Amino acid sequence: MMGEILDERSEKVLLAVIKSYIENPDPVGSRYVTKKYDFHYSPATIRNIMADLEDLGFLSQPHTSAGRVPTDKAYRYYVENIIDEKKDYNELLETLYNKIRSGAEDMDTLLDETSRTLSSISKYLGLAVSPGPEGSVLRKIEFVPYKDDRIAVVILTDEGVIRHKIIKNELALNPSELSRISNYLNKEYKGYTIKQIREHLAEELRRDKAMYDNMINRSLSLCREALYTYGSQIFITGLSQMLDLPEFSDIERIKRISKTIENKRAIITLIDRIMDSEGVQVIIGTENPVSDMKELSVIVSTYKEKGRPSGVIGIIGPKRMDYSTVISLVDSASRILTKLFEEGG
Amino acid sequence: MMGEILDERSEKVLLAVIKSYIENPDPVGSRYVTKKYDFHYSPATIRNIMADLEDLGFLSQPHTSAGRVPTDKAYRYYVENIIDEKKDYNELLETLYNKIRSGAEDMDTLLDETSRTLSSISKYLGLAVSPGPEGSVLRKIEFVPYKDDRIAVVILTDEGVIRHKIIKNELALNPSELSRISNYLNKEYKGYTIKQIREHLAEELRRDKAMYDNMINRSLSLCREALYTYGSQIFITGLSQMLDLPEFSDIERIKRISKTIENKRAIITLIDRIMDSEGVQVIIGTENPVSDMKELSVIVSTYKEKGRPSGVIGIIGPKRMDYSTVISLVDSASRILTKLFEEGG
DNA sequence: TATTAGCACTCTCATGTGAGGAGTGCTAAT
DNA sequence: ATTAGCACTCCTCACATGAGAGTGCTAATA
Repeated sequence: MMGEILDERSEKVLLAVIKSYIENPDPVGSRYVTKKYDFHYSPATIRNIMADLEDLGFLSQPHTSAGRVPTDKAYRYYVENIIDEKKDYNELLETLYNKIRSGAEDMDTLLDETSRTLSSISKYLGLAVSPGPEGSVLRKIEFVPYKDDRIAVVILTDEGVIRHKIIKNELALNPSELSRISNYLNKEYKGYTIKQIREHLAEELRRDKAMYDNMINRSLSLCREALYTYGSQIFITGLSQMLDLPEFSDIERIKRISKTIENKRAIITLIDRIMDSEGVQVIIGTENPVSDMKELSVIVSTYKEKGRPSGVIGIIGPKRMDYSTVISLVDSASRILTKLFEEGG
Repeated sequence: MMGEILDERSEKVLLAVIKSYIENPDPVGSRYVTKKYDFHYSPATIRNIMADLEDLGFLSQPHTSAGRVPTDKAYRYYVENIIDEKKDYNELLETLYNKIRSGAEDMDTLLDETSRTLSSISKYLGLAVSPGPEGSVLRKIEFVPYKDDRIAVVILTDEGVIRHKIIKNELALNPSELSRISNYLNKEYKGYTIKQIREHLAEELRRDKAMYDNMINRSLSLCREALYTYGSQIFITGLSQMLDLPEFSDIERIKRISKTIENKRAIITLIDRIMDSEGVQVIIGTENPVSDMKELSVIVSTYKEKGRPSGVIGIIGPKRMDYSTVISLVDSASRILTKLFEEGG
């Protein structure tokens, strides 16, 4: 991202604050930093440095006369510049491996297990999304007005499969608008694979970002969702475990989190961004486009099937997160999954 | 259950307390009862009646000088003796009906939708369990010690299907014990359908209830679980919605609930009892064998597939629940589902 | 010039107190 | 059998108070 670089001493202090805060979510004071990480500077000096870091946007104070807390920017800096240690998750690898080897588990079960494994190792939420209908070719798509505020999306593919999906008509599109969208899609995209269409739609959406509430743009969103949801399942596990973390002692926050989990639409939105890039992605707090998730961090990676990225696994947790561990974990898991699918699991 | 009958006046007071408490979870005082439900008695008289009801175990006081709160026994009495009104859920019926009619939804999606529907109508948790492998015939079953504290259960059926399932070895059975159990099951049950075996195991378990921590008994539990979990999926939805209820403003309670939801084992235990009987079942608070669910009520019903009960749908919510509505709702839903399957959905 | 000691200041949080209110149980009157 | 009256209990909430932690600033120090 932005290539801001701190001098060594500031970085050290920043690191100390982050580490301390990750260990224990209390605002970190200057005295504490000097003692715990024995700097050969006095608290006063540290205070000055911390004040500078605050000016730069790396730290913030919950209130005057409290210690400092890392900002999203701090975590980002941490992830980009400081993390290096790679943990070894061979054990995880083996467990998963055995699981698929030893029986005829279907993919859903496998992904569910993956999600549970990720969650139980990390103590955060495990996430796994099954592959969408990537490869199939669109023959016809139709949006049919349905009961109340819902739309039935009917998709015909070249495999002769008819699939349908009921989605909420949150944009309140009327029948003629719907049929206009159907026509547009059929004209434009017939004969392309779902994947190609999705990518193209994403492209168009990006280009027209400015006109956010433009009708066309919003209906493209709709299509994208229709194409994605169709066929892919989302597994999120480990809520009760995560609630034990001290930052979730706030009821309202818990409600928001559980809403997020149930809101598949939000997850889809997120996944869509992920699919474009390779490797482990880290999305910290407000970097997340989904408003419900701005107090969480998401670490995800795609896994490949038949050589192309097809689904996503990852972890959702608090921003105050042991990033180095979790990144290694997600990375290992996605590699293993890819490997399993290569061997024709 | 117990055929205790209250005189009309007491019953009326009890009903008033329950109704008031269901509407609003504050302890109900004598004055409030007289006013709101205009009895032609004074608060003092009501107080006497309430004191009697407390002696009988129908009401309880959070503390001296608070109003009264219904006990589980009160809800039970309410459900058995007072409820009569049947609400009409034709609308629900229609929605569900259209859903399965209009497309090639698989059963999992349908059950997921059912669960969501139940939850969104009731504002509580929706529950749906897919059919187990009722009809298939056991050819061979094997328990294999697995990593750490886990056991792999491998089941071969006459359809030539191999299925396996990893379960936790919570009873800490050692390999020789496991193989003893395998042998027992193979000898005893080879050639029977899974359903028959499950029923028989349930029978044995009931008979030996006294010896609860008897090894044999506990391993039978294990088998039963292995046979159930295999193939059936559990859908529970609507947590975030339910958290809006005032009784869930307690963090610890929320944690317990979310643990319950994730604990499929507990649900299975519960389902097993349900499968034996027909019609809507109401399990109130401490009546629930699952300890995690003693502060909740469960309203469930089986649905039939090919004429025999195969899966379960229902609602999980607080004890303070609008039982009459919810019972009608679950009843309708299960009938509809049964009908759908009859028509070969 | 960079660092540090000292100090006044701010804000939170835990604790205690006391008024107000709701509801009870009991007794005596109806 | 019912009810009015009343003393009593217990909870809740608002408010004050003090301790504690941490800051920013200034002036002294190396």
